[in-house]
Amino acid sequence: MDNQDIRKAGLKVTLPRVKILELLENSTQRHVSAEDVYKMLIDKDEEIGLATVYRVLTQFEAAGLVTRQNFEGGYAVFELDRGGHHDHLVCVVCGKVEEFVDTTIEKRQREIANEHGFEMVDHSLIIYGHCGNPKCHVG
Amino acid sequence: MDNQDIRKAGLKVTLPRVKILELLENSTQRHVSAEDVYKMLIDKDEEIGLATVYRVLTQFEAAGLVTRQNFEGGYAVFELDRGGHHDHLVCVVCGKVEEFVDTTIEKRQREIANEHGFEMVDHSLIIYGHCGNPKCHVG
DNA sequence: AATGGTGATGAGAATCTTTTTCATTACAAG
DNA sequence: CTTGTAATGAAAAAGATTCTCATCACCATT
Ligand SMILES: [Zn+2]
Ligand SMILES: [Zn+2]
Ligand SMILES: [Zn+2]
Ligand SMILES: [Zn+2]
Repeated sequence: MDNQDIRKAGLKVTLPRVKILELLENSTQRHVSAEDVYKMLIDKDEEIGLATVYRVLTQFEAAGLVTRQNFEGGYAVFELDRGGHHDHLVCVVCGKVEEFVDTTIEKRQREIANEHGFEMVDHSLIIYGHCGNPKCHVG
Repeated sequence: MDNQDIRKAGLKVTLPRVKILELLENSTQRHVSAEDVYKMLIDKDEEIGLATVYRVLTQFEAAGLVTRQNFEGGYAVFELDRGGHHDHLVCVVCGKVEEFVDTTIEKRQREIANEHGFEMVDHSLIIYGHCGNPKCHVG
């Protein structure tokens, strides 16, 4: 993941793009909103406009560098696409996110699409639950 | 599905609530946005404000009468919860929506949650693809 | 049937996220 | 360096949803 990836995407290597890619690589949070990215950049004294953050994230998504997720909450979160596809497990109390891949489910999805005459191109699977943290349990 | 359901939800039986429930029952589209509901009501000369549509749909959701789905597009769609849970298959070209239930996937999801120390309370599975319609195929 | 309390409604303002506009700036090819 | 074009920032606009608040309607009680 470096400037070559930006070039390969047919995009000029500009400061905002480099900084945003860097940030996605180094951030402790794997899943960040556009607003998160914007604020993190401000904290690093990088004066990059919010509109540019949105533009760049959308371009990175189109280039396959980044994945956009629509968790609940009315806003999108982005994550660097480190090779493998995966799905998400989200704690409805604390918001903790874990990732997983399950070949059984992946295979069944394709089969189901075919059974319905569809050709699958993508999917979104999010499991909501209470995580292991005692504070996140009811009762 | 009738006024008793509204009462059971702890809500007063009012004209907007009755009309919206009726509409959800009789609509040919099972998956409608708040805006859709609002416009359909206007077409029927029911003067119900958009804010009320949002309020009522949210209340119906809390009461378990209605399910809210976040397909792609930045807005929510609602559907009457006719008994069973199901997941969705959405055509990325024409927007056609089909529903399905797969016991294999349902079971695996619960297992995956447990393997990660989560207790599943809900999930969202949307398969995106090209439907059977020739117009919706690439190449 | 009239009354009153509480919850519900409608209109518009407000909020929140994301996109667009447009004048200015910065890549990168020559 | 010069220069064409793509990229940027600020602000406005757009789109979806929620909030505010004055008014209204349901419904239990007279
Ligand atoms: Zn938790
Ligand atoms: Zn992830
Ligand atoms: Zn399911
Ligand atoms: Zn459905």
